[in-house]
Amino acid sequence: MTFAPDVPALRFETLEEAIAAVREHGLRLSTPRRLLLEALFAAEGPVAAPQLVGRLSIDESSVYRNLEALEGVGLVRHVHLGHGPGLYVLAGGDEVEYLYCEHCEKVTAASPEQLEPVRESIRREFGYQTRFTHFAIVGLCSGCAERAVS
Amino acid sequence: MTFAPDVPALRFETLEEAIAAVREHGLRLSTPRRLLLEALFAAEGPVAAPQLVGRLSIDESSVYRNLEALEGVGLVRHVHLGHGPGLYVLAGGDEVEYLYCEHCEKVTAASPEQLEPVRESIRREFGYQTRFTHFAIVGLCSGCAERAVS
DNA sequence: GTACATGCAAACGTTTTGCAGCGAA
DNA sequence: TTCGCTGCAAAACGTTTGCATGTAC
Repeated sequence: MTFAPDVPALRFETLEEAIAAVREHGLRLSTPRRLLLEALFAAEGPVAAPQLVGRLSIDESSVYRNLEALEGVGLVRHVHLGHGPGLYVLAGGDEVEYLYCEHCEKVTAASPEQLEPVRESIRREFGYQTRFTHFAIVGLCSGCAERAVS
Repeated sequence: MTFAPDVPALRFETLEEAIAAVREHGLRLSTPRRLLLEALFAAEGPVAAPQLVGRLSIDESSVYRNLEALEGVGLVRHVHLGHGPGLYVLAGGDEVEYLYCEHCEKVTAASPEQLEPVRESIRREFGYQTRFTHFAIVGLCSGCAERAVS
């Protein structure tokens, strides 16, 4: 779960396509691996590994090793929102960047295009090249920001 | 080291002023507490708690409890750069926001004014109110970004 | 049959907690 | 004298590793 050297994105929509991709990359489709993929498809957003361990009678070591393996072939990505464990999510669709409200814990998904002005502003002022796919932008969402003023 | 409910900033420059502030806030100046403050003054940037433990014959529990206490009165702040433990830093000067290069691990300190365009761009597009004092902007610094292209 | 993947167990690094006793005020 | 702070010990938490066994291919 350390530095992810940016594996090329994979395209898939269904569990079947994901399973095919597993095989195409020379990985085996074990029962735990299939169950993990199913759980990731069932999840409606990024999930922490301990949660997956909790809902899936699979040993934790296998969960972590599988997440790593699937990330290694581009089927899975992981994000860091504020504090807490890394969160894992299927990688089949368009690239997603994240904003996270550290008060209400809302997760906002954004497209790279939406974030382009932000990226450009950072690049211009600091020369940094950013992508908020791996580390989210952390702050207060509009609702919480308003409430914080009062 | 969880959510820091934003203690008002304190102003100080010297160890003596910091010690005075400790007393003014009803905290006692124990030897470990003084040693910890000295170590923070000696550090040239944000330091991880385990490092402080390593260089200061103080029990780790006291280090963490002291960092929490000092943060509680506004003498210390902590930042999360990419992965890894939280980093602690004295809070006496102007507010500092951080950018972090996840490749060469360079830490770039920025002023709130420098980051205002970024903040504004995020606010306009997403309504999020951001401050990169607690969670850094993570990306590639200009040098590493150039090298990454080639 | 041969890797690769598994579960179990133990360890890791960071941080938190409980508790009896010390020491700053 | 008091109550805040200490060290020690143990545990929590997320994560990683070693190893013998099992199983997908």
